[in-house]
Amino acid sequence: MKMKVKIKNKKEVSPERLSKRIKISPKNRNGLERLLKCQAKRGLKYSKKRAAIIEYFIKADRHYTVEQLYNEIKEIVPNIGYSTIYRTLRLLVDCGMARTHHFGETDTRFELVHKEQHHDHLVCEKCGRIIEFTNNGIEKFQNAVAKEHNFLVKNRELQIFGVCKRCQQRKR
Amino acid sequence: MKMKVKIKNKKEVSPERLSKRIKISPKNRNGLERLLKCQAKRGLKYSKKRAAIIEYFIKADRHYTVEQLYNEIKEIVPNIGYSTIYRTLRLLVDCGMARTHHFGETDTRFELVHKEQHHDHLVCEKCGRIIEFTNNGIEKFQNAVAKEHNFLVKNRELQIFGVCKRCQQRKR
DNA sequence: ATTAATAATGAAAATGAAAGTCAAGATCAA
DNA sequence: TTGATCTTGACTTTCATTTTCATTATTAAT
Repeated sequence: MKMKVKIKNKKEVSPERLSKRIKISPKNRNGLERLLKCQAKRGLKYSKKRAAIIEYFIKADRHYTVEQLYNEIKEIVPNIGYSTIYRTLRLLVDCGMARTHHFGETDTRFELVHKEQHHDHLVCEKCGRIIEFTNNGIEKFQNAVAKEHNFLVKNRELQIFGVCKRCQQRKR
Repeated sequence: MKMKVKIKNKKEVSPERLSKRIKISPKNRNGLERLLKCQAKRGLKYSKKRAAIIEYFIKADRHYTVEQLYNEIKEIVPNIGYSTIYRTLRLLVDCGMARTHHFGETDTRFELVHKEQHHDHLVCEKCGRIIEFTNNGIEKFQNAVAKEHNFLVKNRELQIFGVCKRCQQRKR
């Protein structure tokens, strides 16, 4: 008779092995570690397609919609399904390797998490370009407001909408 | 034979008449004016249900999802349809009497526009409360960032997520 | 290398919010 | 009161996202 083995005692997948398979630049190493831990904890297996998506997403380092990423990935990995993109991005978000935004659009945008500091976004309403910026001034401001309201800050999201330099130049 | 009358030459609906029907506090008078102009421009007619929704929305002055507003309105106006809520809120947004937000949720939230100054939001992740605040400091900051990037600012949206005073007090 | 267990995949169906359609009812100027 | 036209609720449609499921791939243990 067989014992039912519960999902609890999963063995950790060797990080060395997987990091050999997913080619990642050093600066994303810690992100990858998190991913591997996350995979191990859930008993996920390695998969070529997932690895390809993750590699691509990390290298491109842009603010992708699922559709955009799908269109670019399918050139590299034929037969890739829409759901796999969705699933992989969700995995990255759950592992803390990605983050979502809604820049006034209907589609969700996914952004790689690899910077130490918090950053915010300038969103061009003409061309859709997204420019990241950091500014320490806002921290002070934010803390002042929070204090005033006895509010415990966990996170913030600031978008500045407008017209980027390039779109201003090429008038109309 | 009949001439096709184009939507162009609509007569303006008398504001006095309509403002008698939609009961509004003085501070929302200018919002209402805008709505009436908007109605007139589009040749919209008066309707009890729309008026009821608008009155309710203005009086409550909260950040409603369509679902919330629907649930509350249907107690007052039986038989009200979901679509009517959607349509009315869209009308308010088009007229500039309301504004939408996405506070990290899937549902859109609608907020009454009646304050002169731009304001931002503290969003409590425990109870969902939304606290408005204004702070002039951020303007300077915003303008500095924009200048740095030669970015023409049209609008901004800042949310600070965390735990509100009340939720901090009633621990766990 | 083979196998047995189980995760990953793509296609298709399901879901959920938001928008559109339409026949019946309401409003308005004349 | 009337005729033109707007509004409504119920229904359908759309679109992004999630789930389902039968098939394929990966893994650890043989």
